[in-house]
Amino acid sequence: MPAARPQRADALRNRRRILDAASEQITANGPDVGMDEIATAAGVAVGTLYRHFPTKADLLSAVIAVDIAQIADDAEASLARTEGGARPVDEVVGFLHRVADATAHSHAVKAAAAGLGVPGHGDQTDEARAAAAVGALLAAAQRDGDVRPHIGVEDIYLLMTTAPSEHPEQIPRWLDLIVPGITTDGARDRK
Amino acid sequence: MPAARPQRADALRNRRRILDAASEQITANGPDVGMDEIATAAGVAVGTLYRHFPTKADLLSAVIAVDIAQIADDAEASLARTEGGARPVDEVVGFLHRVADATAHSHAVKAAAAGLGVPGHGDQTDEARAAAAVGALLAAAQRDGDVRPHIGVEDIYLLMTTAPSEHPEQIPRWLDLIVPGITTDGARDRK
Amino acid sequence: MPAARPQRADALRNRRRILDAASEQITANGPDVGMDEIATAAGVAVGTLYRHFPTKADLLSAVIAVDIAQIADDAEASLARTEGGARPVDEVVGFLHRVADATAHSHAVKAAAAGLGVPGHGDQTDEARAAAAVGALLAAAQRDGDVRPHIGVEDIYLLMTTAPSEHPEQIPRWLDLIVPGITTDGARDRK
Amino acid sequence: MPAARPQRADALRNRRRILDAASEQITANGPDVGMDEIATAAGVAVGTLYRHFPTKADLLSAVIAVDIAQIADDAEASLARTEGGARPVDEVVGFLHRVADATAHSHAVKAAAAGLGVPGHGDQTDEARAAAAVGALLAAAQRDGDVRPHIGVEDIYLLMTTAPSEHPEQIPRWLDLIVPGITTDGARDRK
DNA sequence: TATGAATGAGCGTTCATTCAT
DNA sequence: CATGAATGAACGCTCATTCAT
Repeated sequence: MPAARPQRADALRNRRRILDAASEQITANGPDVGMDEIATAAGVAVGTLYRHFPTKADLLSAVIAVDIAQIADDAEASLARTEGGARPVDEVVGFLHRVADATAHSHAVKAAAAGLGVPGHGDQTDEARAAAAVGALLAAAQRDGDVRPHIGVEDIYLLMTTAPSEHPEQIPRWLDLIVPGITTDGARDRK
Repeated sequence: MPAARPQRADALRNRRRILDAASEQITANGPDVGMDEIATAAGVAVGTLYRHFPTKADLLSAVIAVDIAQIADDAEASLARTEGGARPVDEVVGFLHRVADATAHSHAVKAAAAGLGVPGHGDQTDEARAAAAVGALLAAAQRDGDVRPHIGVEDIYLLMTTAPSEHPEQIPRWLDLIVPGITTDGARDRK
Repeated sequence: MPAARPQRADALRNRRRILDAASEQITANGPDVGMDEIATAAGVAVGTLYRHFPTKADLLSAVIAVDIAQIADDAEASLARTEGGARPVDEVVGFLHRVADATAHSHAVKAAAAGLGVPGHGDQTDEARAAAAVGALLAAAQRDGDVRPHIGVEDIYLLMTTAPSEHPEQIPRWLDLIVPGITTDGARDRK
Repeated sequence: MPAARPQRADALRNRRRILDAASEQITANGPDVGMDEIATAAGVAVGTLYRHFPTKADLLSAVIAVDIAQIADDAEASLARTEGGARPVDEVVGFLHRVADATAHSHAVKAAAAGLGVPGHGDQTDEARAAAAVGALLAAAQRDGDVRPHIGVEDIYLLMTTAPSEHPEQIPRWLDLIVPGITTDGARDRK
């Protein structure tokens, strides 16, 4: 099967370039960057940007969706690692750590989404994947007696969304403060 | 000319009215309210607003400074209560609770919390008052063995800044997750 | 290569589809419809549309030309009817009536009417057909003493152009006001 | 009373300049002229234009209101002339003539108003003034037996709005065609 | 030849800031 | 010192037209 969907390749590449540029620009200059600036950064004209994302809100949603997919991937990888022998608590904490770092590079996007009345922000299947993996991770760690009972996926989400993403240098300290709320005293002794 | 600077009085009153109006408007509609709207709400013309605060950033800083003063007042009141017999840990936690609630009701307060400890934001004396009171509170609680050693004022500030102010209904749960990072296991047993 | 230019047939069919779609869209939504919308309605891509009509103005002209042809057909049919015994005045008035109604249902027809007699608009042969038929109709009616002398084809065009097409409900009244300017007093008595 | 409302003078002058410029530009280039172009033609910045007219539709309405006021003035002046001995029919016809000429300089504006969903387009009192004066004029002419019975103000309006304003050179001929629909045969004989 | 993605000037509108009164 | 009119850059978005495939 040689030539399938010509042109499409270019368009797809542009779409990706726009998404990347948008993510970068928003991280660097906040969610109020102009569409023109994003377009310029992506190396396309505004019209092209609007062909791919009819509204600024749509573009923001798409950027967020990418981040959510990455978070889901990370959670699933963490879960896979526990099957290879890793301690579930460590994976929970590691996951939180990596996500906190990631939000430092895209928190502005979330703020933008909240401020723009974005509808469903992000792909539901990715959200579900993330929830499933994190849930399994928590359950395993709780079975080990390392994570407090009653801690659920929403708690992890709550912490993720409150990471000090505007001040990445504070993230390690923040993690130190946050982790005891999730883990049991025993988990720390055992370590 | 006998009268003692009647102008000054007017100007001061205008300044206060503008600050109040700005605080209200920002709380209600976010920090993107127009300067005209703030001026109208304050019952003055834009020009007057600009006489008192040369740029919007200046006005915002001033609003934040007011909130910082209130936070300092709260911290000092907490400290005073410990002198009346209240347990220092409880005051630390109560202080966190009240500030978190306040940030949920005011974009400006959130910004104020974020500005604490950042040079250039807010009035230095108020910042110093807040830092002194919170520091004394922590030291007392640590003397009781109720707050972990190594927890400092900046840690409290860091947590304040990351309260889920956009989702006030999550604040109680957030406090549950956060408090174990500050207090010792003993503090909870003792309670 | 036996087949006789199959391309030509396709192209012609596309041309017709575009014209129909353009006419429909313009009638429904005014002449400000986007080229993309017309293309979509015609079931072709914009590029194809532009291959047939290099500019929007060209497309509009073509649509108008179609309407002019229809007007010419109507005028010729009216003339034919007089040969079958119909009174020429009645046919003149009937023609005016039908064209006025048509302009009310189509922005394009209105433009077509306005373009009649203006050099450069529409197909010259259709214009000539319309002019010939309306002229013959007028001459016959004048021979009957039913249409004022000195009334010419341009007068009929002028009236057609000024029909209240935006307010179709006013067209009957407008015709009542307009007809006496064309017909003689005698024509009315005789009726 | 020396200094009453300073500044106001400037603002009023700007308002007038904007109105004039808008009328000119719309007449010259159609109702789709950009707001920037109107502002430039008026010698102000866009912001000033928007201070006076919050919306393009508002500006258009205002331009139309001016025209309506002028029409009302004309109608009242015509009526006054009949009290000085002028023949009512002549005034009716003269009025139509002048209004037709005027619409040639502002018809575009009316089209714009229709196309923009302008709410009440124009001042109601001016509309009422015009209707009263034209009504009185018609009644007087009908008493003279010079204007057909059953002709009402709405008929005059209908004709006014259908004047060939895009082709001012055709207005005289159009009037010749239109007038017999209003006047009686007697009026023409008597003249 | 048909496609549809890309272009970019232009639009109506907003808003922090300046300045004549 | 207060007023509020004026400024003009910037914004999100549209659309006739071009061009690579």
